[in-house]
Amino acid sequence: MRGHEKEQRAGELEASLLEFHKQVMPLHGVVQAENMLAFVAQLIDSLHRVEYVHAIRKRPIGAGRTDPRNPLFDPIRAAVVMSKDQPEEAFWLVFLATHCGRNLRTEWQLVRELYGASEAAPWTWARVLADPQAYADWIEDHHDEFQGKFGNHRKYESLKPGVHGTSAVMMSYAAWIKDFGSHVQMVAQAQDQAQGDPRLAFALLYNQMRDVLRFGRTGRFDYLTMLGKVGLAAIDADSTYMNEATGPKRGARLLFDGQIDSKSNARMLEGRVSALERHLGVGMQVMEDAMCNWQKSPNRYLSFRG
DNA sequence: AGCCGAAGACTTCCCCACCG
DNA sequence: CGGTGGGGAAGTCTTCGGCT
Repeated sequence: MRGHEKEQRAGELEASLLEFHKQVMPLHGVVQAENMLAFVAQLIDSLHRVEYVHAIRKRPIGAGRTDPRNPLFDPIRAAVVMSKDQPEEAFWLVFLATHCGRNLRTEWQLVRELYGASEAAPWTWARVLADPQAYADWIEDHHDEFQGKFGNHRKYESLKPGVHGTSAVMMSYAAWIKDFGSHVQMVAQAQDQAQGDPRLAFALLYNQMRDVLRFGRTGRFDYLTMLGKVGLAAIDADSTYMNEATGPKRGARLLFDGQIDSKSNARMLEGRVSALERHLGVGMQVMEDAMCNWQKSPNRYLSFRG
C-alpha cells in the first residue's frame, strides 16, 4: 500500500473512532492524541496482517512453496494452492501451521520438519488419518532432531513425548476430525447448524474444537480464522473471546474505560467491542489483534518507516 | 453462594549459546 | 570467563463457567 493510502485509511479510522466516541459511547483510552495515533496504527497493522492472506491468494505461487524439502516451503501458501483440489491436505497444513506457529528466526522450519522434510515421503493427511499412532510414534522418536522452533503464540508447546506433547496433540486432532468423517464434513455440519451464518458457524466450531488437546483460546481462534482467510470455510470470528485471555481484555478496559483496573467484566466489554466493530467494519479478528497489541504500549506510536 | 477445574498473545526460573 | 538474552519447562494467579 502506498504512503498516502495508508494515511487516508488512518484518517478515516480516526474519524470513525471519534464519531463513535461522541455519538455511541465514550472511548476514554484514545482521548489523548498519542493514544489515538497508536491505536489507529495498530488497527492498520492488524488489517494488513488479515489482508496479507487475501493478497497471496491473488498472486501466483511457486511449486517450492508446497514441498517440505524446499526451504521456500510455506504452509499457508501451500494451503491456498491445495484448497481447491486437495482440501483435506490444505486443512491439515493450516492445522500444522497453527500448532507450530511461525517463529521469527526459524520461520516455518518446524512445520516443514513435522510434515516430513527429512523423510522419503511427507506425512500427508491421508497417511496420518490412516494411522495416527504411527505419526505420533515417529514424532516421539525424532523429537530431539527437529531444529525449528515454535512461534510466539505457541511458546508453551513441547515436542517432548508426554501427555501434553505434540505427538499427543496430533492424536487428538486426528480423532476430532475422524469423528466428523473429514475436514470438509466438519465445516459442513457447523454451517448446516448455523444455517449459513458465518459468525454462528465460527462460534459452533470454536466450542467443538475444545476436544483438541492444547488448543485453548489462542489456538482455536488462530486456526479457525485462518480457515476463513485461506478460503476453506465461510466462517468469521463472532467475538474476541476475551473472557479467556488477558491481553484483549486489558486492551478493551484501556480503550473504553481509560484504565486497566476498571470494574467492567468481559461480557460488558465484549458487548462494547461488538458495537465498535460494527461501527468500524474491520472484523473481530482485527479488533482482537489491535487491542491486544495496543495495550502493550498505548501511548507509543512506533512508526515502521523510521 | 461457593467449590472446583481449566486455561492463559502469563510469570518465573534455568539452561545454554554467544559475545566481549 | 562472566554477563546477557532467547527459549523451554514448570509454577502462579486470576477469571470464569459449570456444578451442586
